[in-house]
Order: sequence, then C-alpha cells, then structure tokens
Amino acid sequence: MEKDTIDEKQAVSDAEEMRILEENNIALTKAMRIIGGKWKLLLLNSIRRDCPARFGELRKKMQDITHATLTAQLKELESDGIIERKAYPEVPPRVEYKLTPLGITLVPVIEALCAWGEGYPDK
Amino acid sequence: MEKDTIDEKQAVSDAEEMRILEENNIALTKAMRIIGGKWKLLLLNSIRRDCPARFGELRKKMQDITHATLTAQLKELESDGIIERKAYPEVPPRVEYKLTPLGITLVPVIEALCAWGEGYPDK
DNA sequence: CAGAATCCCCGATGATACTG
DNA sequence: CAGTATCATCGGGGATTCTG
Repeated sequence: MEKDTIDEKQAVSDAEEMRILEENNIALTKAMRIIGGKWKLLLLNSIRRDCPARFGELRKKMQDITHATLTAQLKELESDGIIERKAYPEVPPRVEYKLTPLGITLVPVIEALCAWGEGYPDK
Repeated sequence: MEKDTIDEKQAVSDAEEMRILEENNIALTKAMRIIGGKWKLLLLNSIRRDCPARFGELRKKMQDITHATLTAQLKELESDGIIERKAYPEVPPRVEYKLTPLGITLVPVIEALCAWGEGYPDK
C-alpha cells in the first residue's frame, strides 16, 4: 500500500465519510417515507400491542382519525409490506390487521422512539 | 386484595392497556413532532458525524435543501433543545451547530432508524 | 456567509356521501 | 362494519429578495 501525501489521504478519508453519510441519508429517507405518515407509528404501536387488530378497534383507539384516512394509512402500510390485511367474508364484514415479519423488525425502532419521547421534557 | 369476577378483572386489564397505549401515543407524537421534519434526521445525522458542523458544510451535504429551509429547520431543532447554535462575530460570518446533551440522547434512535432503513428491501 | 421576511404551491389529511 | 370516491383544506417547505 503506497503512502501518499497527507492531503491526499485526507481527501480519501473525506470521500469515505461522504459515502457513509450518503448511505445513511438514503436509509433514513426510506425509513421516514414508510413511518412518516401522521398516524403510521400510532397504528403500528396499536397493532403490535393488540395483534391482530380489527379496523373498528383501531378506529376507537385513534380517536380523532377519520374513517377514510384510517383506510388510506393502513393501505400504505400494507403495500409497504409492514402489515398484513385479512378480510373475512362474513356479514357484517370483519377485517384484521397484523404485522408482517418485516413489520416486526420495526418494533425495536418503535420502542426506541417511544422511550425517547417519554424521556423528552414536556415544558 | 379482593378477588372480583373475571369480567371486572378483564375490564381493569383493558383500562390499563389503554392507559399504556395512550402514553405511548403521546410519546410517539412528541418524538415525531421533533424529528418529523423533512430534513431533521438528515441534519442530525450530519451534525453527529461532523461535530460541530458549519452552516455551509450542511448546505453542501444536503444538496437539495434551500438556504431558507435549512435555516428554518436548524432553528426548530435549536428551539426544541436538540442542537446548539454558536455564531462567531467574524467577517465573513461563521456559525457552528452541535448536538446538545439532549440531542445526544437521540443518537441511538437515529442509529436504529438508519439500520432499519438499510435493511429494508429496495424493490 | 448566514439569516429574516414574503409569497406561494402541492400533497397529505379531513369531511362527506355512497356501496357491498 | 369496512371500503371507495370526491372535494375541501391546511400547513410545511420551496423560491425569491433584502440585510448585516
């Protein structure tokens, strides 16, 4: 391995730093796109605690969420592979949601956010 | 300790579940309010890697961010107690940002999100 | 070089009504 | 009970300009 001038070594190091930073940015952006919705984290938290969760249950727990919005957010989480939707062909209709294996990998992240939020001073 | 009917015990247990859920929701909402901005996580990630970070450096690393938006986001992070701003009365002006102790408690959360995002399938 | 003030746009949510 | 469709709304953040 050739030894170059300090400036050149520094340049290489900087480039490496930038590459890592860039990868982090991509990862963080992906994560935010998925869990960044106004209700996503709350929904995931509910579903993980009460799994499987029914549509009506989630509606009650989220209090302020609209029927249409709830459907939309769940649909997004589903198409992102985080939750799984199962409809029972009964009458009245019943639909249950639960975390997929991929969704389960999110649980530690949710817990971390939760714990941090609890520790954050209210003021 | 008195033993009640199963139904009543179940009711108590449900109420407790709801309380925990509610607290989680508050915590998650707080967390999202603070780190939920479009650039917040990216900025924090940059600052933690290169601390203190200069305004101009951050601008370069964030590529697409606008001058005004960068100022705004940094200001919010500052008023939320996550970062600290230090201006040097020189010419040309120089401003440095670094994590506060409270901001440092966010690092594990950022790392968790980052790691999760890296593992998320691209498709 | 960094910040403040303005204006403006677009997309995420909310409201409402109808369907199976 | 749950989903879909449509329209209305609101606010975060982008563009621009001016200042020290």
